[in-house]
Amino acid sequence: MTGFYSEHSKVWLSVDCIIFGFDESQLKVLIGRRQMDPGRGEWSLYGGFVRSDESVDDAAHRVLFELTGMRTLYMRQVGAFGSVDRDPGERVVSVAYYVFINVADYDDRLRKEYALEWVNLSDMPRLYSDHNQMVQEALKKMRLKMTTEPVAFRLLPPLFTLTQLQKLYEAVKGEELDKRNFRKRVKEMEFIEKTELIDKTGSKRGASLYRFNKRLYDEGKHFKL
Amino acid sequence: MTGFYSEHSKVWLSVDCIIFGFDESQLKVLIGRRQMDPGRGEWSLYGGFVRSDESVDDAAHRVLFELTGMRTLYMRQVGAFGSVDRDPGERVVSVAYYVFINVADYDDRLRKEYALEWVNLSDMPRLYSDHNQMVQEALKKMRLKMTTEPVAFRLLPPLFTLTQLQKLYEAVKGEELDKRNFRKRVKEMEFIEKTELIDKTGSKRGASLYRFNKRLYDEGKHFKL
DNA sequence: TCAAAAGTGTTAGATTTACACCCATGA
DNA sequence: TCATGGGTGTAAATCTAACACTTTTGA
Repeated sequence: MTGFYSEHSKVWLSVDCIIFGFDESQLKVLIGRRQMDPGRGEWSLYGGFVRSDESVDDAAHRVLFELTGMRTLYMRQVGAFGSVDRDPGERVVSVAYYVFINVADYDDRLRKEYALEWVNLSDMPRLYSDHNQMVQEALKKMRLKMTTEPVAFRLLPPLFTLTQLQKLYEAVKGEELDKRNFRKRVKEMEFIEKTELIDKTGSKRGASLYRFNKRLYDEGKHFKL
Repeated sequence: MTGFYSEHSKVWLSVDCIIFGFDESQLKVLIGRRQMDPGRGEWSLYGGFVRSDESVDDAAHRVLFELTGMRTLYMRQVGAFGSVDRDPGERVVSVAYYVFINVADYDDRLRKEYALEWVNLSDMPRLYSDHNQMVQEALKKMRLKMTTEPVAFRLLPPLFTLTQLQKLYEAVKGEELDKRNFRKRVKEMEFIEKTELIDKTGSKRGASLYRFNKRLYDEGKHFKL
């Protein structure tokens, strides 16, 4: 091959996914035991190599589709991790992505098939290579996004109660929130629509179910939580 | 070589730098004419390939040192740009970094030697490959950083007037700011120290020079502008 | 009937914004 | 002496934070 850049060296490029889920009141990350050498058996994020015929973003989508069977996940880049020795085997640069999934949509058989576990942030074990650092940076970025753009709904079912939404924000911010102030702010955002439906699973009285109306949001509403 | 990952393909990895400078009242970016094929002669960010014995961050530092002779620039990652066809020649993934330099510290002979130009954001030409997109994303990130952390001082001389600082924030935010409110907020941040020195170049009366005191800042002060 | 979660407003304090004049100096 | 940029305070409006009781219903 007589390419333009042949005097320069190439690297392996991988993607690693920080998969966030929310369950009841805890923010969780999906991790598994590494299936290949080096590092076989260590706790690790799920990842894969970027192929020559796909963009880096596409590689992350492909890897996530393999894992979850889901195609339209909310996914954002955390950044490139490129220390020389970050991978004990070879020179591999990795681009980390964080992903939001609604845990209820995720087929638990797939989780078991890949031997993955949902772990609370507070219980995060030591992970392979620099994956703990990736998780920390992903957290920083997702916290900012969550308070700044209407993406929380990707971690919840299509219909959710305000208590669920509040619990999610409490988990993300790591602090308790005032119920009345929280609801006041939600009420100001018309794109968080109250439906006629009632959820009776969480209480005897039942709580109204809400949904996110993207069309209304796109009409130029402001988000802040 | 009997490596672990040999069945996967490798890519070229480069870094590209969005070099921000500030001059009087304009935020500028340093760009040049591309010196190699493909794309020779097109306006382009300055960049280089990542070597096998250096981290991606180190590659960016090296490239910047080549260009500016400066070693301790403020530099942050924008992200990885990885479309398959982003480079018309070969598969190259690039990690973009934005950088702040104090224009006065930058040897203008070096600028000329590399045939680089400071261009205002509003006059940005069409750049090689996806470099315009890199600039846009860098801007978004630097704006957030500037209003959130005390990094403005990297774009200014060690001693600066409040008018200079305000002009810089006006350029970054793209709006005029109220002088009294701006100064009130600066005064609340003790780590922006007034010195005894007076700058007479900008006015007849002369303006007090200020400096950023990192030690004071690290003692847990809050920044917001 | 009572336990458990849902739902609802007001007020004080803090923050933000708008706004106009005097000062010091060199030309 | 005057043109130029440097420097200063107050008041109204808005936003934020703290706070407690009533409702509904299944067990």
